[in-house]
Amino acid sequence: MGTASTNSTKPAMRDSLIAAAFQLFLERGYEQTTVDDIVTLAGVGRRSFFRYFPSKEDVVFPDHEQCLADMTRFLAASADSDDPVVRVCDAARLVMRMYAENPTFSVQRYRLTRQVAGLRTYELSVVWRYEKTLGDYLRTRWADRRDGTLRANVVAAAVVAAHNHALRHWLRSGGEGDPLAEVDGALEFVRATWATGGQATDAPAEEAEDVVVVITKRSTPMWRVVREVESSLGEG
Amino acid sequence: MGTASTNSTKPAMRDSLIAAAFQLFLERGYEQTTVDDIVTLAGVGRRSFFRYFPSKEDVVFPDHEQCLADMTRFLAASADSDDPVVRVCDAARLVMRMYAENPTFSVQRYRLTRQVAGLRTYELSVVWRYEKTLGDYLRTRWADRRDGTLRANVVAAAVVAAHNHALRHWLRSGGEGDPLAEVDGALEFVRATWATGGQATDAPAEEAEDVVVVITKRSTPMWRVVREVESSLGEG
DNA sequence: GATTCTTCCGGCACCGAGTGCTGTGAAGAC
DNA sequence: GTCTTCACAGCACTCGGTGCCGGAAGAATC
Repeated sequence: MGTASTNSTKPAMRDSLIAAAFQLFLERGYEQTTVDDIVTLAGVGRRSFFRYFPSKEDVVFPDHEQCLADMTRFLAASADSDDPVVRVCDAARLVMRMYAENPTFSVQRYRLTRQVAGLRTYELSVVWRYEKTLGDYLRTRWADRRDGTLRANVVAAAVVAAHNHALRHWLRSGGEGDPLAEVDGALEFVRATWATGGQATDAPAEEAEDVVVVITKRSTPMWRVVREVESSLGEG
Repeated sequence: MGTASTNSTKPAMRDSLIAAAFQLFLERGYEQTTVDDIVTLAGVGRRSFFRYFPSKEDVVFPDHEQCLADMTRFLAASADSDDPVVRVCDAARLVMRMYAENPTFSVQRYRLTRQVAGLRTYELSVVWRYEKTLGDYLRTRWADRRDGTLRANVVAAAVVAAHNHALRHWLRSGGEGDPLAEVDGALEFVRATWATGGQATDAPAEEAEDVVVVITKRSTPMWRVVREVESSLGEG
């Protein structure tokens, strides 16, 4: 008989630590809460905390590791026929979906990370891993391009920026509205400029044969060369 | 009488700490070096270290604070006639210029940050401050646009990504070649997709006499021309 | 020239995050 | 029934970082 606690504490050790941590974080602040406070409230030993969370910051982002694995699997399951840009946009939607699953939790965590500099830094490292995952995927997809790496890095950064733009706007609103719709709107901005369904990505494959010759010095700044080429194209 | 140390230690306290720190970091690793080791080698008290550097990581990036202030001032001195995209690209060049001032130091630090996860995270927070500075500037410049904020965030992220792409490529090469030219080539990718057609502000006025001939078709996208010119410069 | 006041430095003592190790008890395998 | 395994608690320790205090210059005041 007894309480059901003995039945649920076996798998719920990690969850009870998260619950205790957030309860204390919200009522007295992150930096004012020690790990000892958390384990005391959760009723477990101090050593157990670091068994489940490698650092104090990790307890604030308990689900990102899983989400990152999901994104990696999602991209690995891509087909060659997929537009890479569309694919990474869909991958970014996975992250937004994770945030949207627990709106109140996401909003609470957002308010926390906005106040604590250490948590912002940690979140940055998490976001960087997402961006790196997207970049690695784009890099392999664009391995044949001359500027494949540059393009991959820029597009990955743009996708992450657009996603974060929509995410933060939704979080600031307190979790109102449809976050998936918001992120789609923001990602459309990226898609429109780079997806092959758009226009600007690859050579239009025209057969204009005219050749432009530009002579310049090594010392000339790149933008000046570009202006030279542009003006040559314009007057032709 | 006495050594000249008493004469130089007065203003060189901070520099001697940096020198001692890097000497130990390079010969035995960052995590294997304690702050006590650094201050012992520098011959100063432990408390003095944290007077000049708020954390152990800060000694690895001693010049970024100044560079961020320079960027802020540079953007604040913008004119309304400047193309915002061109302006932030030029602002990014400031950062590359700082790295280029001490190539060996930059390369050593790069090898360090690649190995130590904690330093990578710290660097991320530094980069984030640059990106935020660029984003804030673009946001005010595009306050009248409908999607001004989204556009500002995406462009700022793209500029930072392009800059880091060129920077890391230069650092991986061990500091060979012209980093300013590399970053110009990478930033041209960003400029070509978003700039409204303004022109760059200042000419770097470097000195090299060789002539480069670029032959291209009208149909070739501008970024591809730039890439071609850049690779030609690189292999020269 | 002796004085105060300021400033910079060193040396504690202390807190908290994170790690390695050991003992222990409960669950499962034979 | 014993033996193994695994998860947990507790302890001791390292190291980054801070607050506090005392002392040694150095400049300003009389």
